[in-house]
Amino acid sequence: MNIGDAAQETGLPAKTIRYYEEIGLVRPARGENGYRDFDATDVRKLAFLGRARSLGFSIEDCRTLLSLYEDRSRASADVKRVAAEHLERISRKLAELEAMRGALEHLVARCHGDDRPDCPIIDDLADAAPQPLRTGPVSKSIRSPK
Amino acid sequence: MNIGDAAQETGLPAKTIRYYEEIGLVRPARGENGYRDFDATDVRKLAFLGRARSLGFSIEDCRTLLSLYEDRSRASADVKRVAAEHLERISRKLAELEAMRGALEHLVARCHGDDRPDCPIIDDLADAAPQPLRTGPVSKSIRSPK
DNA sequence: GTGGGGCTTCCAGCGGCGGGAAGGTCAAGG
DNA sequence: CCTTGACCTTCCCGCCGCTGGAAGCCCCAC
Repeated sequence: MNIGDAAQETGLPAKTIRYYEEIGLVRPARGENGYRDFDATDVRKLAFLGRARSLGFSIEDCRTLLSLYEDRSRASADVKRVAAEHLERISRKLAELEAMRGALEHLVARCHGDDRPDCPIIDDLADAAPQPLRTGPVSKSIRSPK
Repeated sequence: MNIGDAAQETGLPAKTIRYYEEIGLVRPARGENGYRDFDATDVRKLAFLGRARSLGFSIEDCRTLLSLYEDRSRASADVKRVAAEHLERISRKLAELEAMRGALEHLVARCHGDDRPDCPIIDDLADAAPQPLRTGPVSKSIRSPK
């Protein structure tokens, strides 16, 4: 199975699949012509990766999860720990974004949005005494759909 | 005022300030020794940028907001539009993360997390019939604190 | 004069790919 | 048999918003 077919089957772009090979997440065979040759196991792994990524797991988490997936003697506790830590990160990110949303909603609501220059949003940014929040640099992404 | 003092005043790392100059967000004067020399206006702009960034605005949004900040004849509607669009992005990101959190919570709750290999999390990733969600690649960050 | 802090520039790297160039391969059609 | 065009290969650059580190000035206190 060529990369195009594997891409079709898994929904992953061919570029992504090549990248996953490059970083050692999959090791498809190679035909005599140099083309990658994906078997059913490769495709299962790719689909697994796609789903893990869609849940926001990092590539490194995916690597771990994939090795647990392939380890028939794994402890479910190991899997759970990875997932729980990820859940924790998501929750923190959510709290952060909710704080931003709250602040922005407040500002947007108070701005009349007409052709006059007077603007509470700019005022707040220019001198942020009112709104606290600002608790440091913003955290890393989780990623999202195109 | 040297960059270190400007950093202290604004809470931004010196590296970040240099970067902001590089991309044209601020234009501090230079002393004879080649050192950057920040005046009160520069510092105000940097603080403005820091607050805008902490609300998750992109650098390009910040550039726009900064120009509106400096434009005394701006229309508050222009500011509001930028903020409202950003709010919309945040809300979409929130919805995405909430979906992830929901799915992860469900999975984590169902995994007993002991030393047996049986694991609903792995099962789900291996064959995701149960949970829908998966609506495409994950979106770009907003950023968050260190 | 010497030590230690600041400051400067430049380059590399993060994550997770995507775009595009330059070239090899394959199957179908003329 | 030759061409076309779809596929495949590798390679390198770019994205965002910094951050770290190296190499080399500059300035002040002792």
